[in-house]
Amino acid sequence: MFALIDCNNFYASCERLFRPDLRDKPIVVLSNNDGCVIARSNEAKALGVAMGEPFFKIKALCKQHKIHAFSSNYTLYGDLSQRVMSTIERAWPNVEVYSIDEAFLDLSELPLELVDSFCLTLQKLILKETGIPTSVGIGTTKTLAKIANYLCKKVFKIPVFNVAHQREALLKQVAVGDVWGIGRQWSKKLMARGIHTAYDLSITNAHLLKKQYSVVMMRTAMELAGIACGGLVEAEPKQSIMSSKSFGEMQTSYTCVSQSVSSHCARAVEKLRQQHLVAQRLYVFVHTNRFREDLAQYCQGIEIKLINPTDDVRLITTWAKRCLRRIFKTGYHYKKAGICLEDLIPKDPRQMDMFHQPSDEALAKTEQLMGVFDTINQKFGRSTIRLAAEGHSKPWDMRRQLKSPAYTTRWSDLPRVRL
DNA sequence: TCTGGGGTCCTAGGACCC
DNA sequence: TCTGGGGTCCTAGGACCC
Repeated sequence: MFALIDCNNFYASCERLFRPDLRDKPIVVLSNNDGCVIARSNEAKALGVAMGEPFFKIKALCKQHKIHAFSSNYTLYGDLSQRVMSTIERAWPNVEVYSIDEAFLDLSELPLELVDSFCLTLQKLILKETGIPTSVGIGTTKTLAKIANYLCKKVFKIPVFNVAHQREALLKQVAVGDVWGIGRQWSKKLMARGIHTAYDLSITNAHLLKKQYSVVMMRTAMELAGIACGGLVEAEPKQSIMSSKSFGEMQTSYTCVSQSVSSHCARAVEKLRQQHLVAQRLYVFVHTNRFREDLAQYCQGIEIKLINPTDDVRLITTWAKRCLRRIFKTGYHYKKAGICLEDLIPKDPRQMDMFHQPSDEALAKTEQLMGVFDTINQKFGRSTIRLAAEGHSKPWDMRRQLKSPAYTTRWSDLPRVRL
């Protein structure tokens, strides 16, 4: 038995947690730059706000219905996510944290008759300890647990649901495109073949599916039929780390784009070092605003192999700037830049280049310096100390006009309670 | 005016090996 | 006249997820 615990409207629930005045009110959370809607409360969904809708297109609707909009506040969501996950992990040992707002539980150790009540108790505990409402789907495979969770939210509107009891009848109610692992392209192809529901897929010959699509599709169909094709997955070290952002306003100068690339290097290296990894490849890219058909378009990226695997922000920034110099062309209105660190490997031991190996002394110095960077920035906040390459005024920085306070991670933002 | 960011896995095809 | 069998590694592109 597997359970999938999924936080309801997670970002919206986080925002509402410290704003009791917004309980039962429609709210939406926006992507970076206050661009698109990426989370909606049930009230906002009921008013017809679609997922991914550009904010500027629904501004009138928001005004009309007093929909409260927030810029995204990932520090807050990350912190509340950790609270939810640690509550779950204290209650049950076999947990896979699947995303910021979801966790799978392997409940094989639990007697079958206790599964449903255990999940209900846990759901209540999470709500009590963190204030975040969740839905729990239960099934004999992870895909079925996902389906059960979907039914919880979309069909039955209850906190816990076990799909094992009337699997076939329930699968007939789920469109094939709503199955975990079946996206837009595949669902189009399946429908064209007369496979419309999760049930249809579950009774399609698995080997035929593998031949015509891929092993992924085969596994999904088998899981729907109740044959588990995978258990909980251990957290693996990252294979790549990306940092990129649209600019608040389009940029034309090399200096500004270069400074933003340097900031991305700092952010990516920070993540890299937290995970004790080093990068062997570096990808740098820029592009213009694809929605501005009236402006000339340009989209370019470049990838290089780093001679020695590294986590030194100075080296990575130097190379990233060299890459940028090769792809940057004047005369364009740039909208976005970013970098990606790839081919990540553990820091120790790492294979160095035979002919250009840095001395042990140089490596130790780097480590000492980077350690000081990390310590200062952890203590006083990101980019308290940084390379001059990042610049200071940051004219490209993103818009976040509607951001809520860092209620749980900054002393000055702690909510005040009057008794 | 305005349209997100960050990941993973799989497959096919080409190049290479013995 | 006839032209093997069994592999690995790498990359690009496409699909998916949150």
